[in-house]
Amino acid sequence: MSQQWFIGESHHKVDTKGRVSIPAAFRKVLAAGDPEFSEGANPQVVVVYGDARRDYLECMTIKAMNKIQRKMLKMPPASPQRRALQKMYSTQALVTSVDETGRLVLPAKLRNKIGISNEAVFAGTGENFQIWSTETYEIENGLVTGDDDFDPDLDPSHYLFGDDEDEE
Amino acid sequence: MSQQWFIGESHHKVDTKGRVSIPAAFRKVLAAGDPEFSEGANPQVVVVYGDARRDYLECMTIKAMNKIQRKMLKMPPASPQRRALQKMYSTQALVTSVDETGRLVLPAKLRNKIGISNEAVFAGTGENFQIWSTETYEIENGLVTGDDDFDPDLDPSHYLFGDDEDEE
DNA sequence: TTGATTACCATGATTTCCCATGGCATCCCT
DNA sequence: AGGGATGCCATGGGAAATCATGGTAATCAA
Repeated sequence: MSQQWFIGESHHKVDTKGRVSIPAAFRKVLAAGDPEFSEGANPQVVVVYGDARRDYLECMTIKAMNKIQRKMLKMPPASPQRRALQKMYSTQALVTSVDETGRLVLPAKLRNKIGISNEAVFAGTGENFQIWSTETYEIENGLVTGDDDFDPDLDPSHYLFGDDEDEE
Repeated sequence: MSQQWFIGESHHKVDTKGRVSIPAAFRKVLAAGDPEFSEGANPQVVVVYGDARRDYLECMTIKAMNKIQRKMLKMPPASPQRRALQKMYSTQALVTSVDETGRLVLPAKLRNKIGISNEAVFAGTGENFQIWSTETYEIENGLVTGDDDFDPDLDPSHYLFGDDEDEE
């Protein structure tokens, strides 16, 4: 297994048709996370766009999506929590696939939603990756909400301290 | 199997005869969920309209309907629960099929019930999909009932936290 | 017959597919 | 170490297929 996490950050052009290259490293993760994937074919991707609160696109593998769907099915059918999740992950989402040349097509609706003109940023977050408009990305990453329990000036690696399950 | 869930959201015109295009992605799911489906034919759909409490149409594949019918058969025959389910899923429902051009015909009765004038919204919810009138849909989605345990401002992904069945 | 339903045909717009190019990095040969 | 040659990667454009939608004709039911 080559790579199982989405790691890294990169900028890509978005053309007039909404086509945008997926970082090559991410494509491999997508292929590995697609149960239907066979050599030479094109892996599928799930793009979650959510409602107005989200100003980026959350992308994941089919396997990750399956896991979420299974979790939802275990929740009480009419609970507000389940409905909120269903709306976000089933309604406000899109299943598509990487094309022959390694690109993804973002429909105009999604491009407008997150304010992409002609360039996008891909940001790996481990299990998922995000797509941002370059402008939004640069603004959002500088101001971190003033949470009580959170010090923006502290090096994040501090949060890793303690409680190790040791493995490989 | 290309896709197993109804995922996505889209708007479609409803003409004077009640014809409305089904999103192409949904048609594939319907075909996959129709045991009688053969290449080149038209898949069947189940439309559950229910009673006055429902202001949208719930649609599903034949397979999903079979599953529901089997569940009902296991319930005590005269129980109020079974009767209520039967009324909804057997009486207040409609089995029809997608036409040659990928459309569904909604009888006037159903269009009136959910208040469709000339545009409908299709909303995937995973196992099923819903059909709404555009107006109702927009109203209904913005006000979420003020449940105690539920914060409409919280990003829904929080509800996924914890309790991982690992995995695959 | 008349209103309604179903089948058939037509068309513009979008989306998908296929081919082409330039850049950058790596490999290899001498 | 030069200097191709090779191959993947990002990006672009045009052709072809699909999709959404509208209209008209045929069929059916009462």
